[in-house]
Amino acid sequence: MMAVQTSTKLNLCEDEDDEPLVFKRYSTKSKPNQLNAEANKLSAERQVGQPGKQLSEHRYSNGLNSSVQKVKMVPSTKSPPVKSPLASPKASTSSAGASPVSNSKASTSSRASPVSKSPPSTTLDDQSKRLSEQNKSTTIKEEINSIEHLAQGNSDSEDEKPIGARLGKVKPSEDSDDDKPLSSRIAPKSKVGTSGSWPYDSNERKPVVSKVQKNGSSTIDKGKASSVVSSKRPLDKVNSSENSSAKRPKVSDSSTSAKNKQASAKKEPKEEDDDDDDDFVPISQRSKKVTSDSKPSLTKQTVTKVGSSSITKTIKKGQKASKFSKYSKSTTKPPGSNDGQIKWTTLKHNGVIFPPPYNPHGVKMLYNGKPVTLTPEQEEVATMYAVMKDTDYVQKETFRNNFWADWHKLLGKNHVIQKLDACDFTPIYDWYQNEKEKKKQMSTEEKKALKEEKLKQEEKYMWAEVDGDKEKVGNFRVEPPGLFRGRGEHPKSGKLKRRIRPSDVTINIGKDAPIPECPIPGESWKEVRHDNTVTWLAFWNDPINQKEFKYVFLAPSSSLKGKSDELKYDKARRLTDCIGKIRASYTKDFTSKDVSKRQIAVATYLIDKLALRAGNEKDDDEADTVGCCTLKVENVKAIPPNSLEFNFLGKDSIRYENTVEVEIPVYKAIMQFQSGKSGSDDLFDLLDTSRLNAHLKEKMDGLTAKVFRTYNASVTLDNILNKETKDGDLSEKLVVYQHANKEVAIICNHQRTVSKSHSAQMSKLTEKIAELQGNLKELKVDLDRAKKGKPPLKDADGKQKKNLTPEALERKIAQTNAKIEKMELDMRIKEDLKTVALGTSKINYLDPRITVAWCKRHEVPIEKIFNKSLLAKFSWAMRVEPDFRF
DNA sequence: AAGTCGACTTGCACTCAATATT
DNA sequence: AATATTGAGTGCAAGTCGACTT
Repeated sequence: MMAVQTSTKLNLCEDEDDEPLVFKRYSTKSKPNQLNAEANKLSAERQVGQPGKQLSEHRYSNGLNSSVQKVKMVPSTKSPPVKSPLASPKASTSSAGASPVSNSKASTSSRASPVSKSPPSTTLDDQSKRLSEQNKSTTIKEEINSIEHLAQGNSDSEDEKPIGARLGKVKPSEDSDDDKPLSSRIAPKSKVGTSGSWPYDSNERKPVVSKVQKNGSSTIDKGKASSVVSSKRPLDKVNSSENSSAKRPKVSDSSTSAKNKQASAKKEPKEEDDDDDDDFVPISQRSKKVTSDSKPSLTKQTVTKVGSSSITKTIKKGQKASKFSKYSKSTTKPPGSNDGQIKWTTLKHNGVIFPPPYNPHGVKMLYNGKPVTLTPEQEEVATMYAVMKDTDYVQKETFRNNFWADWHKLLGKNHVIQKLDACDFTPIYDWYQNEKEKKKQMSTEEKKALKEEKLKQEEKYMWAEVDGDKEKVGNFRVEPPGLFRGRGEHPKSGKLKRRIRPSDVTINIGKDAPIPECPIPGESWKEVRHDNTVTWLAFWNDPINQKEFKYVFLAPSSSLKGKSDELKYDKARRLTDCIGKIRASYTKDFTSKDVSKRQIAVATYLIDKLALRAGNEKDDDEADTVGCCTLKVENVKAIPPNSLEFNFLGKDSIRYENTVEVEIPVYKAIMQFQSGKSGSDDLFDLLDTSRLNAHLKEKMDGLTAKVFRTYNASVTLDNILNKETKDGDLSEKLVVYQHANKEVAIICNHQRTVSKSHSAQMSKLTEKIAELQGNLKELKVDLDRAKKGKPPLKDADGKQKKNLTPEALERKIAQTNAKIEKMELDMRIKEDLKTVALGTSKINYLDPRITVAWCKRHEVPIEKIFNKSLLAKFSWAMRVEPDFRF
């Protein structure tokens, strides 16, 4: 891998974008060394030590194949003919892209973890049943059912078999490829790593940065930092690829149109359509693209038909149900874009539920070794602290000081307890542990009974009725009192978060709906509003920061949320059409005489290339974290000749560490912004998020900084899936998806803490592998002996082993080898993902239509990728055509 | 133009239950 | 059956961004 070739490209200018046909990307120039993203990654610790990281190495023979295949596939599903046209264009495109790439997918076949899992679980069923009972509204039921079906789809025989089956027919052609090799490939050796490859970078722009891994590897990274890697995303890629393929545009168009026409079914197409149209870039562009592609027509049909059983069903149901109706309603008037206003027409719900009052335990803590009697209020707060004994919050001085300040107030000036250091909360801590243990020991029936009891109490709060449809409420439980657990170095960490009472809560409900009864006798709501321009059902002021609010919203599965989610992705998708111009524009401004303009250009570049967050200003009473606009001089180090090393705390105080190669003008501009300032000064002193967003809005309607994150994440997923998916078994495809998901998570810097048992787990696996290798050796010896007609050696315990035929021994050896390979792959994946959080991007950044379409194309049951909640949340995306491209 | 308010999205971690493993 | 792992689900903190004020 060292030599990654990225194609660098010329600059991208808008031209490219605009013109789809052209694809420059290809030029496979090699990038300057740094490119090797992989190198970087590798460098990271992960690599070290690990044996076989390399799996990823091989790349497809050529992009073409893959692309072609894909194309074919699509058609296959349904109507081949139509597609073909498309295919061709794409193919070309892909090929371009492909060449440079190196994919890392894990070829190893083994991965198969879940492979043959059983289908949908009963769980769903159960739940659905329960739910159905509860709900009166059919809508809900229907939804559930549909989901259920989805899940089941796989299992079902026959038609249900799902998509895959169907597709299967068509596919054959593809299969022809050979991908098998991959599987075999696991071999270890390669050096590189893996993850890093970026195929795309190549695109136009040149530069490509490398991204180092941010995660834990910092140390390592630093070491290697020099080697730059490619950036995560390929800016360029976009252009080129897009152009060439043109696919997206068209596709989208087509799809849209199709949808609309087709069915009425879907949703309220009309509205949406309208929106789309508006949004969607300039027609002119569109038209071009369209021209090139031909997808449109087919799409529709295909979709319909294709829709495999499960998915199809879902859709249908959904349609029938009123689910969509909601959409329509809301949309109706101003459809999409008008977000401004009405969010609902009728709204009914039962308010919120409060935590039970404090129940004193009477356990006395010690002060200077002596028991102290506390009032229930004092004891309650003492208990909050006592229970946190083994968290690292209590190790922080800020936390302890804030806790003490608030608790001391409760104790009163003259209380015996005068300082925290002399307090011993152990008795309370022990009491708590004991309670926990008791709970654990309860029989399953008792637990079940308790659960049902709770459910019964909460049931009425779980549902709302919006425009006649039953919808799940998200957080109907009012937050209990506790000690504020701010992330990072939060100045308010440890403060007492007081109990919320009904008189703190404002309810929002339809005018004609009954006002929810206040659950606490004798008390009443603070206020009741009837505001249909907002979606919240209730809110109260955050006790920690009185100026902020805590809202109660509908659950993610609600159509209100679904619609806004869809709008979000459609907007990101629109960016696809103007990204080229935007890039050209900011590239031009890198050298603008106007410093302010230059700052906007560079900031936009960073947001685009590195997926940085916008970076709003923060108050002094918040943790000191930054985003793009709030970067400090000290957060960026210029490393000659043209690399930048980023190191700062971002959202949730998660560290962002990355070294990337940038265009010379950017490098120079950064140095200029830094000159004459001290480390703690703002890098972009003339910039803030509102200025930046105002500027972005001039480039594209509705464009803001966060759209780039969504766009980059989704484009990356779409590209990787389409480049790396090969024919093969399900588990291999899942590995591809997971890999793509991981790349996105890395781009977005979505991290998680390494589990406490990680290293133990790893060494356990290592042991097992060693054991298997021992077995292998023994088997080989026995094989040799068997061939010569001798009996096997005795085993470790001295017992005589069964006399097996050489064939049987060979089979055993093969099995053992396969097992070892699988375990090694699992280990590599585990190590690789130990600090990477895949969930966040799946939930918030990846357009579910990309996933659904890919599943349809490749016979992957959607339930293998989306769990129950994701299926519910993304129900709006299930009907997408198989050839949908972001 | 800066500051504040308000609404809504994004994000990590924790809990507990479903599963896998021993 | 007991225990370890995984992962769904929940909790709530922390962002983004538009609108409104001053």
